[in-house]
Amino acid sequence: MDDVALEAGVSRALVSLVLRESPKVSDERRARVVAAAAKLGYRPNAWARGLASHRKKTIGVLLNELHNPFYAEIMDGIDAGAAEAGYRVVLGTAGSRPGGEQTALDTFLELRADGAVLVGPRLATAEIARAAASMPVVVVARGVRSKAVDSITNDERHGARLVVEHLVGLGHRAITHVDGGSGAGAAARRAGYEEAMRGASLAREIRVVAGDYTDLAGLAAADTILRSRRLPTAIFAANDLAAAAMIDRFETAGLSVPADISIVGHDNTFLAALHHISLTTVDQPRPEMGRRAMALLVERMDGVRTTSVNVRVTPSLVVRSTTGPPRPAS
Amino acid sequence: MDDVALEAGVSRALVSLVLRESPKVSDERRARVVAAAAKLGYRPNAWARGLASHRKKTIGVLLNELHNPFYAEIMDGIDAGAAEAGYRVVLGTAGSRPGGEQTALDTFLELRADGAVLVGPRLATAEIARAAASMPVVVVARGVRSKAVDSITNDERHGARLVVEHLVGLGHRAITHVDGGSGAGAAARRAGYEEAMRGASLAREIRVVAGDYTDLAGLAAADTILRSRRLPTAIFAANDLAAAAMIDRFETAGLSVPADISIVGHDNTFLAALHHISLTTVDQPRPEMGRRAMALLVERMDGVRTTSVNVRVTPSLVVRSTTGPPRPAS
DNA sequence: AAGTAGCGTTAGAGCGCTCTAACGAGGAGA
DNA sequence: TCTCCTCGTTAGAGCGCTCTAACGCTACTT
Repeated sequence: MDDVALEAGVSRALVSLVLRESPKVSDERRARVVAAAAKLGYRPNAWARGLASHRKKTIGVLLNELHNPFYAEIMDGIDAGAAEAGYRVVLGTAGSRPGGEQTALDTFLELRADGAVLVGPRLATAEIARAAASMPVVVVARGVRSKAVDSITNDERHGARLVVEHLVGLGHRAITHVDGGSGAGAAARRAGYEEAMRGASLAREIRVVAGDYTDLAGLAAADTILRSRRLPTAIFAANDLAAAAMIDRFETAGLSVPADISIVGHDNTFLAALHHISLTTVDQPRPEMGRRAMALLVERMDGVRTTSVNVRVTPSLVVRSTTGPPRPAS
Repeated sequence: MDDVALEAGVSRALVSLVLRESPKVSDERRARVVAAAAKLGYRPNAWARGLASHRKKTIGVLLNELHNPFYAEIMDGIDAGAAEAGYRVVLGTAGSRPGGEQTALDTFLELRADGAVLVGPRLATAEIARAAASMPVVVVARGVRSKAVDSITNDERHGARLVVEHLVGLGHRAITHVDGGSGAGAAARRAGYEEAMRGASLAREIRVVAGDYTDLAGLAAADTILRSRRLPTAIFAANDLAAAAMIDRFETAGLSVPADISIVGHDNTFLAALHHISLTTVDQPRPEMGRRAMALLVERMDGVRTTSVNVRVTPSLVVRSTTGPPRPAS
């Protein structure tokens, strides 16, 4: 920086002002400084700047797992939001290391990050609250009861209701839910299903088959359903993977989808969009969740808001080819 | 830090030594300092440390796109390697921003990152080489002709050879390749196929149908093949997605896989592993690619090596249920 | 003419660490 | 006993910036 100042024939402080795009520098000097910096190939040192200014322009993002597309897409949104707001992203993941999440959080604290986004953290709420004492924290895809922390969650009940209403609208009554066991959001999804069924005066048709978020669970559930006394006319599966497996099993058993049985998935993964699956499914706006998380964080970092906010993102139904009216009773 | 020194009754320099885990501190004083730091909830300031020590313990990772599971899994490996070696990861992506990759690279340079990993960069080689003048750089999933840069690529030819040899071993001769057009690695994959066919004395059976990495391309290619004079007994598709689409189309046309036609995919994505697809496919060791990238970077950062290395990772064949012996000529 | 305001510019004191060189206290060797 | 080492400890000068307060200058007022 001294070199640039020398080259431009001004003081170091003036160079600093130019680099910070201060308005109170004359155009002539600004040009001289810019030219000198370019000539010398000067690049400001982010560490010195961070130390001196306390403005780090850095946020930490803790990701549960990266290879899970669900989280990766949320990350995508966070990343876009961060780039837009001019923040660097320091990534932390737990991997399979024990205490990995805590380590990542500690890193953020040592970095004096301007804020942190925790995506699907498994950390104890107390730990999160402790971190939130040092910097703004937004939690995504998990509700956190703490007034120091903002959160973004998906409205699982609403999604389930959309599914049931769609199927009821097509004329279905015997709608079975294959649930996601103890997976994230599964309980709320199941509750939403039951609530919606009651809302449609179909309380007596409520049927839940145990499952989880795998294709094997889907196969097992399909078998269970095939063996049952009376076949449902529609199924709301825990997720797309299970739904795809079920379609496969039903078609093997000689049933036609959706003529004999309608199937709805959940998550609108790339699988659902595949041409030869073309699954009706519930979409969670993942990139948007990431973007909104960043937006909340920016509000906090700018000090615009100090009260906690819990955003509930609204999922939507994507109707494709696996749902249709039930076969008229013969 | 001064507070900790005061609390422990030692000098600030000694506190610094303890925090850096220097061996030349007596156990008694070390304990005192540790206790004092814990009592005061002291956390070292990474920015000050980075500025003073020039050891940043930070690497930049530029990711082409995060929502592509292929890159996400590589990232997974990088992240694991970085955590192990004690480096923080600053993530940069281009998003859809023009010049986004360059911006990310500039950020790494301003951060004086200890090194950078570029995953599938679209940047010009010259730009990469320029960055490599300031810090060690490893490029993943793209070959780079520069002796200042290390790279990790997949041995596409080897993968193609494995496929052809597997099929030939089953008794196939008429093996068609549906290629990936101008996609990453497609040219090498196609060349590998042709080479392997010639190696098996099947030069006259070489047939390449144009495609790309989408399911629609798979459908189109399947149609092209179905209309052809003589049906191949086996197909090597550009990737799993195209392969899955082709299976669907062939079965719709009344063909049975693998009895009538064997199909091999590429990438061993989660799709291939799906129970009802169970696709024979070529696996690229993605997390390993990430890990090795980190390993190469660490070597450079430690100054252990100054000559450039180009690692070619070896793919493997995952045999599942879509390949079998051809139907005996009737 | 002197005073005042406003502007661009600058000196210099930090920011919170690291690290070199110097220091003092014991113990070994002469 | 004195010197020389070794070892744990410390003083203090940076690291490369930011930022406050002060500065000199021109322009305007009275």
